[in-house]
Amino acid sequence: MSKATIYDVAGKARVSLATVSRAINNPEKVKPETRERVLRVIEELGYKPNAFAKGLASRKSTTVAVLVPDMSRASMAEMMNGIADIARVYKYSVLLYILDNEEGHEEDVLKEIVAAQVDGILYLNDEITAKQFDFLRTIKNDYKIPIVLTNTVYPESDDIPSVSIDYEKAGYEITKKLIDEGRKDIFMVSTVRKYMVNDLKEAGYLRAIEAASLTPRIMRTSGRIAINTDHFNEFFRDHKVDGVIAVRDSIAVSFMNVARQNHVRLPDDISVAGFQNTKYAQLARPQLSCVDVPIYDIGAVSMRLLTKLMNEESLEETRVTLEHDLVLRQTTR
Amino acid sequence: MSKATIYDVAGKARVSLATVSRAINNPEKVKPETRERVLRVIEELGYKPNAFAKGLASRKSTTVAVLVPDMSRASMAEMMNGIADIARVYKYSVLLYILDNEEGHEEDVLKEIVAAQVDGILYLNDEITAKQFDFLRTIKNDYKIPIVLTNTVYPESDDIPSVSIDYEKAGYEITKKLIDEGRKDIFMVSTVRKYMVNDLKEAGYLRAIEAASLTPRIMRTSGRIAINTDHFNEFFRDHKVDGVIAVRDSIAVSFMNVARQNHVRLPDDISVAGFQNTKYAQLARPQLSCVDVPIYDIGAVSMRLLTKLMNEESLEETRVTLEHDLVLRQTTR
DNA sequence: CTGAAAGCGCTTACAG
DNA sequence: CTGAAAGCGCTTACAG
Repeated sequence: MSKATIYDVAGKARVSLATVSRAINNPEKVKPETRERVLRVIEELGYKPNAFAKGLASRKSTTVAVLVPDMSRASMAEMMNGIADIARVYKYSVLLYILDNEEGHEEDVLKEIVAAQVDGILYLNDEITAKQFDFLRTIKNDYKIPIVLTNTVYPESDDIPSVSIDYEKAGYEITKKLIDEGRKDIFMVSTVRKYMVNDLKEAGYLRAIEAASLTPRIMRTSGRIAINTDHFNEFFRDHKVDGVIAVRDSIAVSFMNVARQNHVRLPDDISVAGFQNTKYAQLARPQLSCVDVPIYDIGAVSMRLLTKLMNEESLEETRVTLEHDLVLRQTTR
Repeated sequence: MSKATIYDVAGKARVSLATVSRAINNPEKVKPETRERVLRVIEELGYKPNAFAKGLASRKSTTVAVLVPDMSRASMAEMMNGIADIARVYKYSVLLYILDNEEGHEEDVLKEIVAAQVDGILYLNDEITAKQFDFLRTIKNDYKIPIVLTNTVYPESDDIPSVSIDYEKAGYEITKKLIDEGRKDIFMVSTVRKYMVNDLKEAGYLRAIEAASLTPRIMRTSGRIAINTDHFNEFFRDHKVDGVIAVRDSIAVSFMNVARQNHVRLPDDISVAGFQNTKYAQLARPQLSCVDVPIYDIGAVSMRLLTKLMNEESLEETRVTLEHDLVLRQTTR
């Protein structure tokens, strides 16, 4: 555990530094005896290659950048777990960038990422706009840095791979479930802010509603409890409703709380469903029905896909769609 | 936005590369006119210093490593937000390392961190053992890498700074609150796994219980809902209880759910309180009383403190204790 | 205030 | 299979 350099190892193992480098990076190019001698010295000295020198000389960093908007959303943390687990297996380090909402910040971050010479980028921002997408594309094309969209998709593009579930289908299915229960006035509670995946959930909802000749009703609110509670209270004064699908579990639970305060019985009067199957859904009473999204897997598969891209392996598919489930608990019947 | 190097800038600005370097890093050492000319060229060329070359030459990385056990704990994500915000202000990049539970993994990670030549380390693992602490100390002393313990403390040491709240006091206060309500059979529900901060909460609980000449009762369970639900159900068969303090909000909510299923009224029959003031506490019905822990601030202050350490500024205090609050809602009376 | 030059610790053709 | 040497793109004493 001293600050040994490659020279120290070379000296002690009586070889040149080129051989030490090969013993580490291309072991098959070194005679077994030599290799073992070198490796033993490395062990003895606790030698670890200096990451900067390595990066500078090889133009590879074995580092990936992960771009996240606001870590506190439940899905982000769980995706990070999946990403980190796979990154560890393939020996990549993870540089974390949390975006703030300032205009232009994302562009700065991306420039920084280019300067850091990461080998790949995982893009977890599902609020992506056309402008941002173009910028991503520039980075991919001009700098040849592979990018994977994690838990988001961008409509008219197959040149940047993505890993997600079929949110449109999931939105359709959960809506269909409520329709099959006989619900007529089904609202989708989405967010004020525009997220790619929520657009898809809405699209699926609309498809189901229209197929059943019902009236589509989309309400937009905030993810913040204090704000959406007020919205929901107002809502009950003015609307007839017997079904609600919220784009996030926590919003669904928040709605349930207001509903019950307004003397609505669940699921007798209203069915409620959410998305994700977080702890919120399990801890709520009644327990929340929802679409189960394999968030950990989305993170893990994205990272795995990125490793393939970084190794220039060919991909079978550029849009990976994982399976989802409907978890029906106590807020649907 | 091309891959300009410092040579390109120097050439176009008609100065040497040393001057370009100074214009960026020590602007006061460059004549204003020259500086501006250089800066303009930098802008024109979209030049960004290569992070590896810079790191190699300067032996500084402007990167900090953050060590986290399991990102999915609610507190971790929120601390990351605080850390990232301050890191951005001081222009540090964040390397994220999520520990797995394998024996020896943490040591590997720390070696990797040393190799990556980070300028500082934020240690968010509150399951720290004596052995791990010694290892941290080695890193600090042998490699001179500053370390800050974030939201955890280690008992007999002031040589590694920490940022936290006074968990012992918080544990005392919330227990005292239940005692003042007239509760006699107060349980602390802690975790099977040993976390530094939970030990402190327990210590505070014990101090209050003993001061009131009550019998201390500590129960240990899992953070996983499926497991602790079984525990709690069993618990109700065998115990008399009129107060419960859980070390995490989610555990408190899980307990509440089981309690109500066992026809216990809250807060008439039992008072319940948690720790952290997460969304779980706000979304639960009845709304959970708890200790409010300023998690974001703990992250932010840690990062700020680390920047001071990295700049070799002197510290006023080596143990920073932030203020906490008691948030009394509907599960206490 | 500015430049020439050494050096940071690696990788990788190129020879042999 | 192994070594000598150039080079990656910066920083930083040292001179001037």
